[in-house]
Amino acid sequence: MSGHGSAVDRLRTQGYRMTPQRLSVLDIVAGKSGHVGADEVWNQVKIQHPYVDLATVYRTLQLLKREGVVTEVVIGNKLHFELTDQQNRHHHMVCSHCDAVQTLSPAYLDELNRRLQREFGFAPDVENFTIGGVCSKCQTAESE
Amino acid sequence: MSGHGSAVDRLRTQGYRMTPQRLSVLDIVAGKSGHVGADEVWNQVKIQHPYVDLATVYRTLQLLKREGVVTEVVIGNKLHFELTDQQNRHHHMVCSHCDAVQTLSPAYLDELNRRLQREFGFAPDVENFTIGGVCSKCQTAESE
DNA sequence: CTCATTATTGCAAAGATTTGCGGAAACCAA
DNA sequence: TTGGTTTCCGCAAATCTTTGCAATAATGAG
Ligand SMILES: [Mn+2]
Ligand SMILES: [Mn+2]
Ligand SMILES: [Zn+2]
Ligand SMILES: [Zn+2]
Repeated sequence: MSGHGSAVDRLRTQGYRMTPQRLSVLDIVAGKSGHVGADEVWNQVKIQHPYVDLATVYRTLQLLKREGVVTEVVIGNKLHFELTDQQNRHHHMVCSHCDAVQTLSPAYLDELNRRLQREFGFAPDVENFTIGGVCSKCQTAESE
Repeated sequence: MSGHGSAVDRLRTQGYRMTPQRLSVLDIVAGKSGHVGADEVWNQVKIQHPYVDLATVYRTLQLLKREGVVTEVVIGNKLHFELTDQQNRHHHMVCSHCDAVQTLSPAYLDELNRRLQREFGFAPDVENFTIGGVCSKCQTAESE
């Protein structure tokens, strides 16, 4: 068991109905170690529940994201997801040239986070924070 | 004239062909004071050049973004653009509840920018940086 | 000005994600 | 268990953006 049983309880408590579709999507994402594309989640879900629609997968992933159960990472121009792990919180840097993803410790966003909150009353969604740019490899390759 | 003549020269120097389509897209974005949606750009372009395709508008906007002439802002789930103004550089905070956009002085990103560059060799695309979150109004409305 | 080269465009289609709607199923109270 | 209420789902279509390809047009050389 991947430790997402508590998430199920939390969702149920919030009044959400735990359907096979939702449980399956959650299982798939929780079972993967890295970032999973929406289409890959769908393909895996269909193995056990062939009738499930892609729209349901998207709706479920958005729901899980809203509830903080999964984290969204925008890679290239596709949405990816991973189980939110409180013990290993991190943000993402994504290279727009090669789509490589590097993780970023939350400490790097602490100050920005606090300043936006205090000076503007704005609550940034740091959990799903992804910053785009060019990785070091691609910068090197570029300057030739 | 909205001061984007120099941009045209720069693009030409880079080897880009200045077609009526490109000039028109640039004129439209430069003529607006705020953030313009891709579809709005297209509608304006079509007034003078009815044959122009939406794909061309998207391709041109991406080109102008790559060259730093325009800045991209993701609002809701649509792409918006504005003329990059070196005299008034700023980033964006977008509320995921009401789509309100607040601007952010570049100073807020300086430290993060430098740390990512120095510690990871990662060059973040700060020019097109947009951070999502919940604005103060929506936070207040939420807690009721 | 004319021509050849090559970037750019329009068109059509693909891709990715979201949304409206009516029927299906989860949940809870009885 | 059963039935009623309300959420959720499959389906189909819409929406937004990107892409492949053949035809067109911008540019620079002669
Ligand atoms: Mn991650
Ligand atoms: Mn702006
Ligand atoms: Zn890279
Ligand atoms: Zn708001």
